[in-house]
Amino acid sequence: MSAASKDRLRLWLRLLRLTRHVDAHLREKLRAEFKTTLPRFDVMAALSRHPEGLKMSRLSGVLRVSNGNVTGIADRLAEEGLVERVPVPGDRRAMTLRLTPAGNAEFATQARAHEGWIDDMLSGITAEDARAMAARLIKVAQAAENKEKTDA
Amino acid sequence: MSAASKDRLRLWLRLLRLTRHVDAHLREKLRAEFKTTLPRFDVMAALSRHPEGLKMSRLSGVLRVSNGNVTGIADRLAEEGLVERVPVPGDRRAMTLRLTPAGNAEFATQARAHEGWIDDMLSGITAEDARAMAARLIKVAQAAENKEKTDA
DNA sequence: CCGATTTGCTTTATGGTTAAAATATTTTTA
DNA sequence: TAAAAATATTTTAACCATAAAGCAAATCGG
Repeated sequence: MSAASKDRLRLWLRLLRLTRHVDAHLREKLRAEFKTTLPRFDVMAALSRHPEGLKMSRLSGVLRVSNGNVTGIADRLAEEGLVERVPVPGDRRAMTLRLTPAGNAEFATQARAHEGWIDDMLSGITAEDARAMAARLIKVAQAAENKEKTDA
Repeated sequence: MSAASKDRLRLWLRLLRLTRHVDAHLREKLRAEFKTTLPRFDVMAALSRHPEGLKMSRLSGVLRVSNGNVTGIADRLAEEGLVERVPVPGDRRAMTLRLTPAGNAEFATQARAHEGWIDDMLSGITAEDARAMAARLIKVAQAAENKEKTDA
């Protein structure tokens, strides 16, 4: 293994460790303060960006998870009255999922807290550092994605 | 929300997106090429670094997962003869988990491939960039961890 | 010693995750 | 238009993950 490979491997482990750390913290906060989970939050966040609602398949596409996955989360959110399934006119197979007014209000509260938690955890980083890191990460992501394409 | 907060939030989303992307790729490769999973790989990796084996509680500590979690993964790996539970002399409650010779050989193969996949995905990054990013990430992680301590 | 507590691990209940199969409906095509 | 293919979603089986409860063995305090 080349020296560069070792450096890349180390970078990946760092990346993973930090992400898992922050991720775990966010899940814990969501659980403790709102009795909810990150997947549920993610679904509500996606719906929040689409007030008219999203078809199930569109939603699973946006979140990059399987469609069966979204079914279960939607079921539980619907049980609590936070989202609702609306038939799609002209296609009896499809369903649009959207936030209820209660879901909308609940998400607004959660989203505010969520932003605060992240800002808090990363408060040791200056705006300039944050921007520089983000820019680098974009380059890394592009490298990874291009790699996949050229391999295919 | 301040401008700095926005930059930090953006950084977090970038970080999460890249990590999830690479993570998903690794899981898919492990599944397709070795019919295994990342949690199983992680357990075997930890055991590989401790040839004498690890007590269950130690293992869940190292991996930062719940002890019930490790029980299930160990069960499945043991069924395939990749790991074995060895009683701890002098403490009839405890069990040491360790790789079998077959498990050791299998992990060596998987680990080689694993390194290759990561190197491949991140091959667009120079060694210098990788080191610079890793250094920054350490700073970020320290900031996040210190934050928790001062909050507690 | 012996009751109480702690420790090490497993079990249970709940939820997230996927791939693959199943169901229902729509679209295509012969 | 009838059969075939494609599409939208749900269901199922298997695994991962946690918190909380349970069980057995070790340790501690009197």
